[in-house]
Amino acid sequence: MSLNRKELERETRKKLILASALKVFKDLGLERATMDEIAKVAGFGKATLYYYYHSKEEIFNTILLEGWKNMWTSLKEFDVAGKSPRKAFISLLKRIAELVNEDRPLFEFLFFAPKALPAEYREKGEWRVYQNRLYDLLTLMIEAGIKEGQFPQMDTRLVLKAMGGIFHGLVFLGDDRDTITEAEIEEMLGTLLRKDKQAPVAHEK
Amino acid sequence: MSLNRKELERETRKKLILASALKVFKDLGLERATMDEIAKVAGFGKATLYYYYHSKEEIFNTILLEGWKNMWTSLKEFDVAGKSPRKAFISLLKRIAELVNEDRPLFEFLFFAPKALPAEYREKGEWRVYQNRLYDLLTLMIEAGIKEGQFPQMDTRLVLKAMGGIFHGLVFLGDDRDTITEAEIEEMLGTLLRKDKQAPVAHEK
DNA sequence: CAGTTTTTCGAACGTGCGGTCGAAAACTAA
DNA sequence: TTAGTTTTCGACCGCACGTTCGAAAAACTG
Repeated sequence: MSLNRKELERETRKKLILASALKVFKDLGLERATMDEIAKVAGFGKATLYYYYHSKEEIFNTILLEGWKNMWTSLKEFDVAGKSPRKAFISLLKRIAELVNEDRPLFEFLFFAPKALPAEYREKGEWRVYQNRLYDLLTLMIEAGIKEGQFPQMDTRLVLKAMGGIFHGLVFLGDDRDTITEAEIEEMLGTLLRKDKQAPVAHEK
Repeated sequence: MSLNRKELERETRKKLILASALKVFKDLGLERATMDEIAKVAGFGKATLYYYYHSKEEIFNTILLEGWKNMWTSLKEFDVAGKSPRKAFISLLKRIAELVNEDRPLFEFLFFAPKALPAEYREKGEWRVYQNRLYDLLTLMIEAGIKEGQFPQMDTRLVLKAMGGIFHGLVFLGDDRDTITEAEIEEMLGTLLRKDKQAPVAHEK
């Protein structure tokens, strides 16, 4: 798909609008973000936005879709070949953390915005496809890891929830917006996921 | 503070309004919740709501404040005397999970609604006082636990973030709204928090 | 340059919603 | 019953904000 100059410029402007919208969403919250404000940040008149997107909702959806799609794309190509499930899992999470640290506002939006949506709406978004693929991938890794005794021996679903939670907590929680280093993530996951040398409980008295 | 019948009825009506508002917030999301809808659910005319609360915001704040205050009250009286930091910590989290399971919509609101707020606003709420007390309490427990070698030896802040995350993940994450049992929480925390040199806590029956 | 297409935006429209007002209805006390 | 008080709400107001329109400006083309 090759684009001539004009199409390229149009794409650039569309991207600019998305970036501005993201900034406004982030600063004001979804609720208070207005098209006027987005336009102002982008340096356009409000009406011009509608030359590029049908509606505010389309802008919102596009950010989510592109975001999740890109995340998925960049992760699925991530090389885990030859790694143990455990190593693969940890390095994948580290990779995600890297991505997050590269564009924190975007990823906060990707992770949190959906929760602010009405439930019925949350189901429909195209972006869900990519989110689900990511979750499925993680689930597979965890299942493999449990089977090989590299993760705590418990219900996959529980492990996934907990891992998701830990990750979420590490990367996003806290008022301080200090970024967590890769080393810290490594340490945390490494410690918490320490593999069972034997079946838990069994040998101890 | 004794109330006569009228004052009591007034209190009851105020509570009814809060409960209705919570329901609407939950169903429609903060954004789409309207005073008209809240009034309808409560069985009042919209104007009547303003006889009990100054504004929509006051209703919102009251729910958060009462919620966090009650949570704190019910937790601070929770008996941890004589327990090791580790046991105290785990039983406190279990207690919180119990509370959550008793009134899921309320606690989802307490935990998630603040994130949907504009940052500058988030700082101001009175409810923050109680949230902070809870976090401080947890931090103290974790610090003590680390010192006594009952938790992984790492930065307190990291452990708190991770624990918060795990808890968050366990209790809230996932589309399925199935409640997590106490036993599962016990298992998860017990396994992940396993002390360095020793076996996981024995599961009580 | 004129003629055509693409891009921009000021101004206006419609409406949804928070909040108000005044008066009716319901309740109380005598 | 009446006079006073509390509670309720229909109707209205103002405005913020998403969206549209028409036409001006800018960018191309030959």
